[in-house]
Order: sequence, then C-alpha cells, then structure tokens
Amino acid sequence: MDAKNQAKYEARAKIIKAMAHPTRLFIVDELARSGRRCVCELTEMVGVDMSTVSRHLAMLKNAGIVEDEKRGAQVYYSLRVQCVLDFFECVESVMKCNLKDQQKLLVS
Amino acid sequence: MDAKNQAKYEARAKIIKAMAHPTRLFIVDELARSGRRCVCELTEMVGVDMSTVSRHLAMLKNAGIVEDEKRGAQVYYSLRVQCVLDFFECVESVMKCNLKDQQKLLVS
DNA sequence: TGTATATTTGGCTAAACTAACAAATGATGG
DNA sequence: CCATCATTTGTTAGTTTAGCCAAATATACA
Repeated sequence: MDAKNQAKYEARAKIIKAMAHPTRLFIVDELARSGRRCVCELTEMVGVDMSTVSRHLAMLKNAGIVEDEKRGAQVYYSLRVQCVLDFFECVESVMKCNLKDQQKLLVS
Repeated sequence: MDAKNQAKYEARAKIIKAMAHPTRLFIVDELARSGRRCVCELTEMVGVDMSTVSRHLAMLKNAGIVEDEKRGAQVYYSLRVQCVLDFFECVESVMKCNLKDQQKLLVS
C-alpha cells in the first residue's frame, strides 16, 4: 500500500473510529431519534461526568458526524449527516448473521 | 444508560471497531472489489508481515464481517455482508461535507 | 453586579489496547 | 521430506483514551 492510499484509509478510519465507542454510539442514536439534544440532556441520559460527554461530542464533531449550535447557555448537538444510520442498519444485520450462525452450531 | 443498553451498544461498537483501522479498511475494500483474496495476496498488497495480516483478518472474522474458506494450502477470505460498503459511501460523504466546510472557511 | 447554570478545557491516572515483528507450530502439496 | 501458506505465541513499545476533578469561560437572571 503506497503512501497515498495509506493516507486515504487513515482518513476514513479516523471517521469510523469516532463511532467505535458505546457511549458515542448511544449519542448518535439518540440524536437520530430526537433530532437535537443539549449536553446536559445527554449527560443525564448517559450517566457519566459532563466533561466526559463534552469530550465525546468534541470527537464526533471533529470527525464531522455532528454539528453544534449555541442557544443561550446551552449547546445543542445534532447529526450533520443522516447516512450514519446506515451504519446501525448494517451492524444490526451483521449481528443477526452472527446469531444465525451460532444457532446453526447449537443444532448440529 | 442501563446495563441492557450498555451491552447493546458495546456489541455494536465492537463490530465498528473492527473496521476502524486503515489496514483493515483496505482489506475490506479490496475484498469488495475482487470478491476473494488469500492471505498471501493481501500480505503482498498491504506490505506488512503475514502474521500481522492474519491477525487483522482474524479480527474481521471475529466481528462477523468476513468469512474464510480453505482451498488447499491457501485460505481465501471474502465479505460476509455486503452492506459494509454503505460504510464507505457514508464515510465519503462525511469527508466531502468536511471539505466543503473547510473551503467555506477559506473564502470568508 | 453577583450568582447559578452550562460547557469546555487542562491536568492527571490507570488501563486497556494494539500494532508490529520474530519465532515456533500446523497444515498442505509435490 | 521439503517448501509454501497460515496461524499462534511471545514480546515490546507505543498509542490511546476514558474517566474524574478542578479551573476557566460564557450566558442568563435576579
């Protein structure tokens, strides 16, 4: 793999990596469901320190997955690209496929 | 987030994490393009030790993204689920979106 | 102005993770 | 038996990072 390709796949991996954490997945899922949430709301839902949630959101923003909008004292986050939901769909089908194979093993 | 949800998002994250590496992304891309590749072919393309490639493939297999088939001395890998290509498509559109925003910053 | 709330950031620690190579082990084919 | 292909083990070194606390910043409201 040459340097150019290396850089290309590193850039892609960076974006995917931003999704590869349970808390951030939850946040993305919640934003997809509700459209928009402020940090304090997400903090309560997730149940960790607000500074931690803020960091997770900064990662998602840095990757270009979410965007923020200041409204008074609150900062509201929302999805910047809708297609991230395809991620979930695909992950679900992989999991279903894994489950099916495990059942096959049990039967035989 | 309760324990049940925690487990749910951890399982999802595990699958996404398996894709969050440039070499593994390259491999998935290559398998999507060519349909099937043995370890030795991939090793030459990637340009790292064969044992390293084998490990990457084991991770992808463990996540349920690829499957293997033994043919004589070689082991051929192929995609188990086609929808992973949606990942790429989405990542591309996120990157395009990022680029567009950067250009806006330059103009203003 | 002063206080409370919301958010980000710096500092820090512990920990997990992981990629990579080398070497040993297994399996297959000639 | 030897060569090739592949996996596994051991190891190292490096990165990463998630989490909390505390400090800094920003806004709203009394």
